Amino acid sequence: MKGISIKDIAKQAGVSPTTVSFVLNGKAKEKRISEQVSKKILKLAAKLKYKPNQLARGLRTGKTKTIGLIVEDIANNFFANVAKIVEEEADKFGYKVLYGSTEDNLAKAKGLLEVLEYRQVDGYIITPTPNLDKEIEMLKNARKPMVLMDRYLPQIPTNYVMVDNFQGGYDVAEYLLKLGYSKIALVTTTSEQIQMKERLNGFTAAMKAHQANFPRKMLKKIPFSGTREQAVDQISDFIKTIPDLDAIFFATNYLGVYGIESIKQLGMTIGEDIALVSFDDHDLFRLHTPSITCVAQPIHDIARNLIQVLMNELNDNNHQLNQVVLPATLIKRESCSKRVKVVAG
Amino acid sequence: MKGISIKDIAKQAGVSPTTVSFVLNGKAKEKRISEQVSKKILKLAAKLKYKPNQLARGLRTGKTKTIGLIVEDIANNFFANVAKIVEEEADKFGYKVLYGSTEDNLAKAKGLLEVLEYRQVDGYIITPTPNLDKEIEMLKNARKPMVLMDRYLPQIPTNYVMVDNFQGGYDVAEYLLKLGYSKIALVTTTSEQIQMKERLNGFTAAMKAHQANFPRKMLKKIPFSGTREQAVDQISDFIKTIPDLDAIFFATNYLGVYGIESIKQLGMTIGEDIALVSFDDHDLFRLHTPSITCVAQPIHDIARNLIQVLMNELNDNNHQLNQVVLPATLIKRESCSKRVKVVAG
DNA sequence: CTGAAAGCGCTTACAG
DNA sequence: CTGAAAGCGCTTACAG
Repeated sequence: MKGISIKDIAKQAGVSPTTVSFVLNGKAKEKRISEQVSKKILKLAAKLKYKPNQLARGLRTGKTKTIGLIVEDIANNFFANVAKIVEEEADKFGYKVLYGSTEDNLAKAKGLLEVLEYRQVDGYIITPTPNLDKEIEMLKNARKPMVLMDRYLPQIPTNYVMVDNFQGGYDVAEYLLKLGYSKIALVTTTSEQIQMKERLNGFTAAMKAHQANFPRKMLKKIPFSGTREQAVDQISDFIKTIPDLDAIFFATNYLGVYGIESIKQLGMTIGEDIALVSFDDHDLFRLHTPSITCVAQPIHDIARNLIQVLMNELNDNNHQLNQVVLPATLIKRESCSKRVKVVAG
Repeated sequence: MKGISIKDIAKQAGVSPTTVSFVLNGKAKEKRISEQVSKKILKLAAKLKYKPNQLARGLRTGKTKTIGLIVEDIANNFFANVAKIVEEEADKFGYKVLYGSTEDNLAKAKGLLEVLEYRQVDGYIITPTPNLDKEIEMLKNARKPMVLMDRYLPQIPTNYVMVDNFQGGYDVAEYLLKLGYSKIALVTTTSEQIQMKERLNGFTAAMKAHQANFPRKMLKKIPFSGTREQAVDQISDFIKTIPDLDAIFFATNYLGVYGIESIKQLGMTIGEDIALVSFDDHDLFRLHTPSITCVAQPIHDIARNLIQVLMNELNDNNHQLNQVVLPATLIKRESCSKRVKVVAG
């Protein structure tokens, strides 16, 4: 299956490969190739269905027109949706996407970065795992086009595209308090990553602003590494320790899903016995009975901004940082509708 | 950022690039390179963190160690999960995955195939859209390593990995009939694709085998192309036309999700007013109240088989067809538990 | 046991 | 207005 090459066209057109290359790369004008020759070459290329060999081009130019996308888990709703749009947007600029999932595991992330370097991707979209600082620093020093997503590393100034996690957390607490809930728990991950911290910070800031109590025992952290069953059990156990609990906020989508499972397991009814809010939207949340209140991320905007920022880097080698923070949206549903009191003050 | 090349190592080791290449490609023995030289080169490569330039290698060998994965929709639960495992499995063999979503649209599929050819992927995993026959035929004739997933093209013998759709459909009908349901509707897509046909065929075969009625008006086909809202409305309208309907089977996951929405919209209660079964499993089905009975596909097995079959092709240029059909599993949940009668016979 | 040389298919600086 | 030539970093047939 040898494809047809620039040489073949050159031979048939009776010109040199150089001329063909110029014409095919749109440099006919610039290189002052005659209209005739130019047209002949273009026609021939179309007729022969010429497709430039990307490897050869890449070897010569050092560009592969490929970007690497590192997500936490491509099977997770949020990341799958972002990945899909990233791919579509990248395609508009002629870029293809190589992706991989870290499972939030440092070793996996390092492995993926190595493969992507090896593959000579032109740019990176990275969901950093904990302790990936050194690798990010290296990419940055090498001036590789790069943008972080979902979270960033506070010690290293880089491009990133994020949702406003603080505001998301704040809105949830405020909303629950206004509805009259007072014993509110928060379930998050053990990870110290900035996005989870900010959700917690926003939440506690709102509690404080409204003079609500949020003692340490109302906060539960679940490790990413465990199995689903373990996580569900841990959440169940946690809920049991707080007998008068009346609302619970899960700081990320999969924890929200686990939480629903835990509550079901305990024989409690969401919206009746306990109010529930989760970060991230999900079909499950929309269609659950009762439907689940959540903080939705603007997935399209996130993906579009990621590509936008990366393309800026790729083209201009723009050295101004682009740090995009997009608003989160509280979507009010039935899971918090038991008692609608107005709080004094 | 020029990487270090085989030449650099050769210079430092005081040997030729040829020797370095042999050693690094594990041909030291075969080419009878001395132990000493071999060791020196290996050490040097490790010390300099040599990474072969894949472009140059690919240009020379014609292999990119990349496979193309074409799915219907990477944001769909089923495909996202398969994609994740495909990527992990491919990685074990040193292959990376380029992916794209067709939205079941022929033009998009053609576009993706063109890009993948352009990118010189070594092999293809394809979820064919309708009317993709010509392109698949061409790949086949070009003897490109290829395996189809989720469906195949009956007119073209190719490798494929599928679930047993007929059996899945059969089991659902039989199960519902045994529970005592008799007015059972089926909602599928307008597509004439084999996987959807087989689910329908299995379903009708079971109905027939049990002398149950399945008139044409109990079958509804929804186009893939519409919006979610349109589909939900069409399903609602359909359900309304059959006043004594007592069970409904959705032949694919997203239709099942839409169906739940439709039924909710109509104010009916799943498991009480109507039994519901969907093809494919989903968090939503597992955690819905009531939980939703479904036909689960063996996602891990599917992904592993896909890579297995493709690797066979890639390595042996094995020309025997591999057509793998994996069993579907009926997962019984609460959505069909209203009346548990035993049918006579 | 090891090396010089050709060639994969492009792009581009240089020359005319 | 157009072309000859070098070179990107590998692999491999050929030679010794």
